[in-house]
Amino acid sequence: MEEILPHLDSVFSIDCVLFGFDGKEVKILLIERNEEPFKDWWALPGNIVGADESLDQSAARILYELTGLRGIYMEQYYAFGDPNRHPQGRVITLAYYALIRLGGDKEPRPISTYAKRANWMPITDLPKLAFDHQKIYDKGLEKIKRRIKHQPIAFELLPEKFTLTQLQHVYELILGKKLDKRNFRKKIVSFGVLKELDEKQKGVSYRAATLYRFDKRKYAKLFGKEISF
Amino acid sequence: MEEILPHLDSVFSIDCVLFGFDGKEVKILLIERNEEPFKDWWALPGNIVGADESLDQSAARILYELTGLRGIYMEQYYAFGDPNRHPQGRVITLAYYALIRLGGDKEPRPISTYAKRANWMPITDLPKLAFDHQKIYDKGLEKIKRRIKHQPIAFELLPEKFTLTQLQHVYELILGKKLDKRNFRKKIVSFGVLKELDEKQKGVSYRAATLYRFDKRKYAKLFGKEISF
DNA sequence: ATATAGTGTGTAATTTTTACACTAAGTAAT
DNA sequence: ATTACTTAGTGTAAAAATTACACACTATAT
Repeated sequence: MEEILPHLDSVFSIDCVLFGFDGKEVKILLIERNEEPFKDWWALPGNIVGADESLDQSAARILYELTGLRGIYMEQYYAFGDPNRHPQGRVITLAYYALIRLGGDKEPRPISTYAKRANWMPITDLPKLAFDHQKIYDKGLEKIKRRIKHQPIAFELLPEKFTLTQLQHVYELILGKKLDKRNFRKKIVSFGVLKELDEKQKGVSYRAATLYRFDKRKYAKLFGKEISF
Repeated sequence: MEEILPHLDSVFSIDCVLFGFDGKEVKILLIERNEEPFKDWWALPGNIVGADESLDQSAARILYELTGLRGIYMEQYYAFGDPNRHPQGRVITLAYYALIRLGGDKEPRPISTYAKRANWMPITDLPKLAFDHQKIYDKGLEKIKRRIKHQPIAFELLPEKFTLTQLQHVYELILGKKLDKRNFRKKIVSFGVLKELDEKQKGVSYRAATLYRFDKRKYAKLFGKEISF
C-alpha cells in the first residue's frame, strides 16, 4: 500500500557492482570520486534513479554511461537504507550486480563529472570504499556465489567461445575454492547446456583445448531445473 | 477530485507479504483500502519509509501496527519501481515477507485510516489485488519457496512445540507438493536442529504425536551448511 | 471389543557425489 | 627429429544421498 505524502526528501539511487573477467582475474569497476563527501575515495558506480526510468533501466543506464555496454546481464539484489549511510542526507540505494566479459573494446570510458576516473580492480585486492560500499560489495559477492551454483550465469563472464578450463576457472575464482577437473566437466556437461564446437583454442603454446558455447535454447528448455556445485 | 501531487523525485515505500499459518492453511494478511486509488480493493499492507527508520525497522513497524507483533522473522526480497506502477506518481517500493504463527491472540488489529479492515486470506484463494501487488506477492512466494528449501525458516510458522507432521504440512503447503513421510522425517531429523521433547500432542482423538522444538543453538553451529528438499 | 485415524518406523535399489592419476596432443627449443 | 614442456582430456570404484514403498502401533471414541 502506498500513499503520497508531501514531506519526503529522501533520495533513491542505484549502485552497481560490475563484475568483470579478463581471462585471468575477476575484477569490479570502481570510480574515484571527484566530489564530497568521500572525495578521492573509490566507490561503486551509481546514480539517482531518473523520473521515467524503471529500476532495471536505471541500472542499465549507469552501466552504459560508464562502459558503453548494453545488453549485459544485471540483477537487482538488495536495498540498503540505513538512515545514516550517507552523511549528507537520506539516500536509499538499490544494489545491482552485472557480469561482464572484459578484454578488447570493453574498457570503461573516461567519465562524467562526479568521478575522476574508473578502474577495473581485482576483487582480491580492493581499496577502502566510500560510504557503505564495502558492505554492498560483500553482499553482492555473496549473492553471486549462491547464484552461480544454481544458475548458469558464469557464461556471462566468458567470451562466446570458451574452453572448459576457462569456465572452471571462473567458478573457482567466484566460489573461492578449487574444483576437481574431472568432476567439474562431468557435471557441467551433464546439464546439457554446452555445445561443443568443431573448433580449437588458438595461440597457445600447448595442446589447444576444444571450444564450447553456451546453448541458450537448451537452457530455456531446462529452466526450472536447478544445477548445483 | 484531483489530488495535488507534491513535487518529488520519488516516494519510497515498503510493502509486506505477511505469511501466516494457523495449523491448516497458509494465509497472507491483506487490507481493504479506504482511499483512492484502488479504494475498496484488497492490497498488501505497506507504508512510506519514515525519515529516521532503517528499512528493516520500517517493515517491522508496518507489521507491528497491523498485528501488534514484534520480533517476527522478516526478510527484504525485491524492489519494484516501474514508473507507472502507481497511478498517482512515482512510488518505488521494497517488498518484505514475514512468517507468522497464527492462532490465539495474533489476529490483526482493527486498523488505521487508510484501510477499512485487514484479513488473513488463504493463499489458495486470493482476491484481485491493487497496484502490482499480485506481482509482488508472486515473487514473494517464489522467494520463500526457494528459501524454505535451504534454510530452516518453516519453524517460524509453527508454534514453539510442534509435531513432525505439522512441520511436513507447512513444507507441503509452501512447496505445493506432497512429500514422503519417512523420507521427510529422516532428512529433517538428520539436520540436527530439532529437539525431541518428552511431551505429546494433546486433544487429539488418535495416537498423540511427539512434540519437537527447533533448537536455535544447534542451528547457529551448523550455519553455512545448507539444507535442501 | 471394535472401529477409526494418525503415528512411527526400515530397507533395498538407484542416483549422485567424491576422490583420484595417467596418457594424449600440441608447441618450443635444441 | 628428438626432447622437454605444458595443458587437455578421460574412467572407475567407493561412499553418500535420495528415492520408493507398507504395515504394525497407539490412543481415542463408540
